[in-house]
Amino acid sequence: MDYLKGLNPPQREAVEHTEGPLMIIAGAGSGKTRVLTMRIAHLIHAKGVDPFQILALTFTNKAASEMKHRIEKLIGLEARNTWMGTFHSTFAKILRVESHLLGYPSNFSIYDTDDSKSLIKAIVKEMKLDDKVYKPSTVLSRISGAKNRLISWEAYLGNADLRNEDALAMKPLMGEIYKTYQKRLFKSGAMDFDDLLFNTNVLFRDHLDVLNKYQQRFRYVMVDEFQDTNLSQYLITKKLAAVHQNICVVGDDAQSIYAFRGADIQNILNFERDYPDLFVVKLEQNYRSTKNIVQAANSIIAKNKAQLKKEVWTQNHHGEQIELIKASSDNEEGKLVATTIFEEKNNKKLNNADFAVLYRTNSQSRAIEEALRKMNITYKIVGGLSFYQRKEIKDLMAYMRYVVNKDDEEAFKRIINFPKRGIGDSTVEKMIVAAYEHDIPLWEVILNANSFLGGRAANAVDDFATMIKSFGIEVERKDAYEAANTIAKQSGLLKELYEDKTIEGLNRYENVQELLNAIKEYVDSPENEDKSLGAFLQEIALLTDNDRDKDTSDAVTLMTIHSSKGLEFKQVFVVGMEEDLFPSQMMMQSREDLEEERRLFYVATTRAMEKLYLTYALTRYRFGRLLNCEPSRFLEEVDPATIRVNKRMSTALSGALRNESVEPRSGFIGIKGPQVRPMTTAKVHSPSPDFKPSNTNNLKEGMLVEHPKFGYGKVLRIEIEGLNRKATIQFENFGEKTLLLSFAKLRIID
DNA sequence: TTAAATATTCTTTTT
DNA sequence: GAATATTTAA
Repeated sequence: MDYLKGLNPPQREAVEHTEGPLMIIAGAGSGKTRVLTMRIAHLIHAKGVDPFQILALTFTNKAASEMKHRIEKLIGLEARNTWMGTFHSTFAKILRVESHLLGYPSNFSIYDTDDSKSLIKAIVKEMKLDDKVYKPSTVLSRISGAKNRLISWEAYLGNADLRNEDALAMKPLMGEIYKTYQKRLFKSGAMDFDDLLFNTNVLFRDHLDVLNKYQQRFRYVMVDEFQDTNLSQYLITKKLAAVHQNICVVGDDAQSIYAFRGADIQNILNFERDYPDLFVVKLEQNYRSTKNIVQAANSIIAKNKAQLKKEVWTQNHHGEQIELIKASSDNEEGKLVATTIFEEKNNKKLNNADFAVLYRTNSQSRAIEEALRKMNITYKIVGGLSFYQRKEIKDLMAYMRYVVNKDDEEAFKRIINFPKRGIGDSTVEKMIVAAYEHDIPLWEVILNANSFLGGRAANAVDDFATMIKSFGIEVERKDAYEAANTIAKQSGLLKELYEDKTIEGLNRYENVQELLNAIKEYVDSPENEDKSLGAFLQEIALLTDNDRDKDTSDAVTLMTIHSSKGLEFKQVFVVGMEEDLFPSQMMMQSREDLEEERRLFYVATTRAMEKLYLTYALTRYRFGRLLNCEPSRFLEEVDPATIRVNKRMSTALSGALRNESVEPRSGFIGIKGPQVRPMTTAKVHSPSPDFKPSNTNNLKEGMLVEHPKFGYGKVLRIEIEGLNRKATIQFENFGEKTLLLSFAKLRIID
């Protein structure tokens, strides 16, 4: 095969080893995607495997479609029949076909994180629990963690260890919430993201004939980004490959950055145990980056204890050194990034698209955006507040979802009184209570509003029911686009938005139009056979913002490090290299957490091909407050031979900024709507030198203390919450604050 | 019931 | 700073 010629020996080995279990350990920039696509092409072309029998699982839709295109380029349209997709979309498709076996309707809704949180919030409220203790996000991540380890609510309630953990965390009813949550999902005919995988496992466990069907169908199974699989995903692939044993996984333990989502590096180690005749290939030559960048990345990851042996090297030139840029504030950081991009573009004749700015948290994009806009540099933001999370989009989608699945409680709550039709919270509550008391679906209550509600409310609900019924007929008779159009118009949604002539209102209107366009595109595409609204909804539920077509015009890319995985740019800025921001303070509970942050840093640095910049700011606005920052410990961990300190903050600028940070800020900031919010009037305290993290036991009530930012204060009380010790302190200038003692830096005065 | 005013909370990453 | 929650007025 001539297409094998460009491969180095280990790459070639990986492509040609088609039978039996194979693990490819692929270092950053080692041509992983190339090997994977070649391997699939090789299977089809050289081995005569039917594309229909190949399953390739990825973590993002983007990665899947990218691979599909590359294979099509290699071997033509034949490749269309390979099944490529994310874990979630692939098994959602299978579940649509088989869901009746689990008692779910085939048009089940898929709840996104917002829906799940909203449901949990409702449950916590109904159980009359404190929503400060049982925060929806905390509860959801606990439930999600259980599901990812295949622990059902029954098993959860019966598990002494888990219950003990909950009791220690002062959240003893976690299991009860899990149970109710699951029952409510079932009643709503809905699955959350984790259920898609969990229920696939249940399906394969309880229906061996179904499992066998898919085992026969998928003779070759491939998993990309294997280091990011959780137990639930691992077991699915293991079951699928059990008959033919043709399983190929590709991963890099150094790039595992999704532990918070249940990803388990252990899967890589287990893999060797599960398949004794496993063939392992290591791809260690980096084709992407300069020697300096590879050396720097290696020096960081070497600090980690938990890792597989691997030596990434490159034949590329040394290239330029890494540039360390120090700024006095996040705004100046933005300016320095923008001016550097401007200069480099001119000096080296580069395009905007050759640059990427990577950050740890989405909120850091603001300052960078402002600076780029001022310098007239086109940029695009990947991720962040997703298109599909916008209120107007969720509203229209909720209408569509509800028409397709009338049990969907979350969709119902969204649309019942939007646009306003005189059905208030109390009416909604009455209906939900009625549904529970009589143990009937909510839709029954709506159809018989007269028997449950007073005249005025009943009439409004009747109108609502008539509208939904007419939409139902529409959906049955017409394709997704026509149905969606009717729904948008007749629900009053479009009218509501059209009448809003503010800039945001226009934007919202355009967004809805964009969604309608997307539906039109879906209907017009010959690839989609089923053109019903239901089919479109299942397609879209698992899309993320990163999958949407962005205008391909030349733009600088701004994104989080997490969403940068798999991409490469000539020049990369990693911004916000400050202690507590990166590594993230929230994340750092243990050594393992620090190691994951380090892997994140490794991922960030290895995106760069020619030049890498690390930038940090000494002060940064967070939560509307100006905070002092220290440089990240990671800056010290990078091999100093690869770094050069070049840019300095200009004296004029730093002077101005110093003023900004020292001057007492008072008065008013931007007027937004009617709410005029006064800025903090407190003086910025100039701290004394020696502050220590005060996780000491010698802090007592009544003591006087000094805090580097809040100044002097008196300890009012100390409380112990779970494993945390907190102190409430009355500060002279800032009022009462409650600080977590393990983090707060205090100096005890007496 | 609804809209506006005011208060509070949340700031980690994603399918 | 922005999103959400709660209170108040109409």
